[in-house]
Amino acid sequence: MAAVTKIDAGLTASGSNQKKQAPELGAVMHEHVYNRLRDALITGRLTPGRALSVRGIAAEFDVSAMPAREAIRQLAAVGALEFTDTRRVSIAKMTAEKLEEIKTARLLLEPILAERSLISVAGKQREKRRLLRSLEKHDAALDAAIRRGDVSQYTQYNSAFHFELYRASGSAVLIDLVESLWLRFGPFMRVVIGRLGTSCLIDDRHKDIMEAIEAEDAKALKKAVRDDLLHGMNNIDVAEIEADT
Amino acid sequence: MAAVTKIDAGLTASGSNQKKQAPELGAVMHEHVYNRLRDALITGRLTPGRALSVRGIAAEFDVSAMPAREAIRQLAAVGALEFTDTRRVSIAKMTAEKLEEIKTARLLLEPILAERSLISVAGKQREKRRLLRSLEKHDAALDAAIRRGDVSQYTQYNSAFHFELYRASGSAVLIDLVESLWLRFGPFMRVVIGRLGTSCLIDDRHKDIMEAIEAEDAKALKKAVRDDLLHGMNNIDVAEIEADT
DNA sequence: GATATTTAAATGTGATCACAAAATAGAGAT
DNA sequence: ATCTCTATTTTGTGATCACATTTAAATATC
Repeated sequence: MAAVTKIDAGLTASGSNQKKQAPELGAVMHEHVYNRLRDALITGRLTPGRALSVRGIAAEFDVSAMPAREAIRQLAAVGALEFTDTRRVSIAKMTAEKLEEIKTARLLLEPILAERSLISVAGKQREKRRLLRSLEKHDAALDAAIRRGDVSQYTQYNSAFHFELYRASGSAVLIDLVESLWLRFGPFMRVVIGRLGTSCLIDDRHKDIMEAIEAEDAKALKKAVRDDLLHGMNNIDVAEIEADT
Repeated sequence: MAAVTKIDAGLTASGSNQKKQAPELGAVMHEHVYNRLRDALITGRLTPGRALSVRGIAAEFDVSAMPAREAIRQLAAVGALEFTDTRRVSIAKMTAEKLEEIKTARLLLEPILAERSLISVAGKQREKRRLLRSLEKHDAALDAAIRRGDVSQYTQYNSAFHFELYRASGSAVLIDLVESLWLRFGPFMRVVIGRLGTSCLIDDRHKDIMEAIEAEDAKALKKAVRDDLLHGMNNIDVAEIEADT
């Protein structure tokens, strides 16, 4: 079998041997495939440049070609996958220009999304508590993953932390845009972390974010989110990117 | 035949009787279907709430179900189409919240995209001239469409004007995001214009945009783009939206 | 041993079929 | 006319096949 089709190691959660995962309740097969692939992309289990194929994905998830095709096309539509000149599909590679665009867009959208979430929970003690508790849970798991050096778990909980925060805003459109950005950035993020090690991650601004929510300080929250993004993206050496692509 | 499937009038360019359109060079059938549907959405030829179906689209474009399925799924992935609870697909309806989100995101992204375009042509007289000439051409055609009261042509040239401007930036990611926003907004825009008439459109800021590019004044350009968007979106009565959905 | 050429395998695309669920239409009763 | 229940049609989904093209492997050539 060709190497490009065998992506088992990339799709299975790191350290886990379970190949199958029960489909979500009420989800059809192509949605199941889509969700698993999306998670694999956001957490960086699929490395940039890796080639995918309809039949490869189908075999991976033990389905026919149809659900695999639909999932792949959907992911390509949001920019997570890209097509070669011969319509073969692969994880998009990163370029310095693209990275700069993603950074710009994230800095524009994510602080606002956080602010909207704060607005929607401000004053409502129950909801605010629930959100903060959830964020703290993700942050604790995230810190533990950093200490263990588990990159996969870290990315998982980091995205969970951020999207838990953003979802509280109820701003579906903006979240869609941001998710598209994370899908483009995820595979590359993993490469960066893999090189620098998880130690570079400990100094995030999640505590500041939670404190700002607690204090209902929108300005501080926006700054904390902004700083968190910058912290995550600024130690990326553009030269390394170019060398890698 | 059920009414929901018959979308002929919506997909054919207004005033035109030609049903077939030659596929783009090198494009496969599902890309052809996607492009035609995307244009129909951006120019508002498909009204919000309208139900689509795989077989209906397939019949419309004289292809089998496969290309129709792929095109529909791709458009749903970027938010242009939405699924009902029973996985039937339809043109998304507008809500006040969604409209506000789209407006926010457009105001964040489009002025910056315009500024980037200016930066990329600033100083380069040839490229600047070419861009301005192209913009003037679209703007003239747009004005003519307004005077004729031709909503379809107007939306066509208006999107052409904006994306011609944005494409000059070379910022593919940001353009993707903005295109997603236009796809969500297009069908609804048509409804609004249809009610207010094209007369409300003449007062756009396209001349200001072109003058700012000519003068290479980034600040003025951002303001002109911002004002243009606000002009296009501010005369929308939220109450009407709610009544419509 | 490196390079060109041929052969085999893999891949994207389009078409068609089957099936269950859902929407629609129609008949009948009130 | 209005509602209810049934029958028909429509629809999304998944599976499978065929075909042309591309990629990878194997073989031959120098």
